[in-house]
Amino acid sequence: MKLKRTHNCGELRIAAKDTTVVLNGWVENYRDHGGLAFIDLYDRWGLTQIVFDPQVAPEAHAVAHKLRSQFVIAVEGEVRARPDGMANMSLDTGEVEIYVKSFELLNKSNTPPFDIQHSEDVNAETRLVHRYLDLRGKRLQNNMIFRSKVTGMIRNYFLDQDFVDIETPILTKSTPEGARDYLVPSRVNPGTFYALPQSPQLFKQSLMIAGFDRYFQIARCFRDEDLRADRQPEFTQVDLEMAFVDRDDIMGMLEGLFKGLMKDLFEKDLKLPLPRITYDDAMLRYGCDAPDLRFGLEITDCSDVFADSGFGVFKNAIGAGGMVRAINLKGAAAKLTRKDLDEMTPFVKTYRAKGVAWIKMNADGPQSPIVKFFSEEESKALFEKTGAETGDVLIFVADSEKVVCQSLAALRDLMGKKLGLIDESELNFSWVVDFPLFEKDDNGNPTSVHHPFTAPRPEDEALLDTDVFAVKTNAYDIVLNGNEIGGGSVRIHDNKMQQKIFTLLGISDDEAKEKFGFLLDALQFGAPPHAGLALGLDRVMMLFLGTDSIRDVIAFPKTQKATCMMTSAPGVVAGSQLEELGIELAIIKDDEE
RNA sequence: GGGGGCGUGGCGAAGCUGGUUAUCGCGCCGGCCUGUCAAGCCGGAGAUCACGGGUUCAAUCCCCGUCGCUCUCGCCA
Repeated sequence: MKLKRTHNCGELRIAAKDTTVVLNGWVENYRDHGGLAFIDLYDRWGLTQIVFDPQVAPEAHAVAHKLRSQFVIAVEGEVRARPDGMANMSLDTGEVEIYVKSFELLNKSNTPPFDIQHSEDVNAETRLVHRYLDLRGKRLQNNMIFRSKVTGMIRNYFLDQDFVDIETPILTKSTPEGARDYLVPSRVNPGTFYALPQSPQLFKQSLMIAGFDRYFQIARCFRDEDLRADRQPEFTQVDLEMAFVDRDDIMGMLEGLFKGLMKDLFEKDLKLPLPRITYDDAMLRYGCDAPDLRFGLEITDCSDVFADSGFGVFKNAIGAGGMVRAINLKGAAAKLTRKDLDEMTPFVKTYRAKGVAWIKMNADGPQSPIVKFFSEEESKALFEKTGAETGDVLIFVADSEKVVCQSLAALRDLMGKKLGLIDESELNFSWVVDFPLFEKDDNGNPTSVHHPFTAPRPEDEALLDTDVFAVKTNAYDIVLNGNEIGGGSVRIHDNKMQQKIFTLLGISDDEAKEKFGFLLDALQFGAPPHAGLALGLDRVMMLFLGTDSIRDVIAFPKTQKATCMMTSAPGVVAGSQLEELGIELAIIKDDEE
C-alpha cells in the first residue's frame, strides 16, 4: 500500500482543518449523488465522512461510484469543516469531512451476508459462520475492546498488589468429581489421556506450597457440560490465591478490585465492605445462594401456620417433611391479573413444583381459591407473619425444601422484573458466606458443595465425625445482580484433613493417591495456610455490558452444541491420526457404513 | 437425556381453514441525481418455502422423522 494512514477514522476534529491527512479503513456506506459522493469510512476507532468532489479530484471521483460496502481503501485528502448546518453531531468526527485528493483501493469485498452494523436480529448461524464480520460491527468491537480494557485493569490491580502472574498447564490430569473433562489423547503414551483443566485449582495450591504467595492468572478453563446463555465449554477465570491469609483477606482483596473497576469504568463509588449474607440466610430469604438484592420480595416460611391446616395440600406437604413458604408481592394486587397468577403454575412446573397458590388482598376481603380452607386463626397468623395488607398478593409453594426454594426463587426473579422493581442500571454486589462443606448427592452421600479442597471451619471440625452435613466452611461467593460471579474458600493445608475429606467423599485411598497423590505429598512439605478465589470473567463482562448472551463477550464462541460454526470444529480426523494415537472409534459415521 | 421457540430470495419479516404469478422492507444489479449521513427517484434480478417421508386430486401450510440455531430443566466439584 502506498497511502499509509496518518490518523485513524475516529480522531479528526475541527482543529485539524486545512491539513492533509491519509485515512485507511472500510467503507461502511456510500451515498453517491452523481456529482458529489460521500463515503463513510470506518475502523475500530470511529467513522469519518469522505467526500469525492469532481472539482477537487476528477480522477478519484470518476471511480468512486465503484466503491461498495466493506471495500478496504486508503484516502488522501484535505480536512475541511463541514458547511454551515451540515455538521453531524452524532459523530465524534462530525464537524469535519475529508475531501479526497487521491485514493487507493486496498481490497474489494463480497457483499456481506448481513448488515454488519445491525446484526442483532440476524440468525445466529449466519453471524457465527461469518464471525469475523459480526466482530467488525460496532457493538462487538466495543465489547471486545471493553473486555481488553477490563482485563488490563485487573492485571494492573493484582500486579500492583504484588501478585505474581503464573501460567499453569492446559494439558493436565483428569480428576474425579466435578464436571466432565475434555480429554486429549497422548501419542507418546498410547492409551492414556490428558484432561484440559476445569480450573487451575491444584496448580495454584501447589504454587502456594512453592512459596509464590500471591498468585494470579487470567486462565482458560474447560468443562464438557451442556451449554446455556451464560455458559461456554471454554471460559475464563480470574484465578488467585494467597498464603498466610484468612477469608477476610481474600474478600478485601476482591472488594478493592471491584471498587477500582466501578470507579474507573463507571465512575461509581462502591461502598465497602460489601453486604454479607450467610448461605442459610440466603436460602431461607431468597431461595437460592446467589440472590438478587436489587429488590425485596423476601420469602417467608409459613410452615408452622399450616402444620395442621384444613387445606390438605399445605398440610400434606408439611407432613411429608416439606414446607410451605410464601412471598408477599407488596402492592401487586392492582398489577397482576388472574391470568398472571394462573400462569405461575406452569412456570414453576419446570422446577417440579405442583402449583402456586395465591391470595389477592382486595379491599373487600381476600380473594383466593384456597383461603376458604383456612381457619380464622390460620388466616390471621398468616397475614401477620407475611405482613399482608390490602393491595398485596401472597403467593405460596408447598413442597420439599429444594422445590420450594427453587420455585420461589424463580418466581421472585420473575415478579421482580414484572413488577418493575429492578433498576437495570444498578450493579449490586454482595457476598454469600458460610457455605456448608457437603450436600447430599442423589444417594444421600456427601458431595462437596465447593470442591474437595475447601477447609471446614475450625470450630466445625469435630462435626466431621458426627454430623458431616452440619459442617460449615469459610467459603464465599461474590454475587452481582443475582449472578454468582466468583467463589473461593480457605483451603485445606493439612494432609490428614485432606485425606479425611477424601474418605468422607468416598474416594478410596488408592484413588486419592492416584488422582491427588502429588497434592497429599505436597501438603506434607510445609504447606502454608492459604485461600483464594476465582472470578468468572465472562459473566462479569456480561453484567458490566448488560448483555444476555455470553457469546457477546467472547470473540469466537461456540454454539449450544459446542461447535464452532466458523471453523467447523470439532471435526473428523484422518484415520492415520487415530492410528498414531492408538484409538479406534466405536461410532462409525453413517456415510461410511 | 427432557421441555419450549424458531427455520420462507443475501438479511429481516408476511402468507397458510391446503389451490397465490409466494407478498413487503432492506440489501444487490443498472440508470438518474452536487450536501448526503441507514440519502432520494426510476427500473431490474434474485426462492429446491431447512432436509426426508407421509396424508391428499393438490402441501410453504396438515402429520411423522431428521438436521441446525436458540431458551430452559437435569447437568455445570
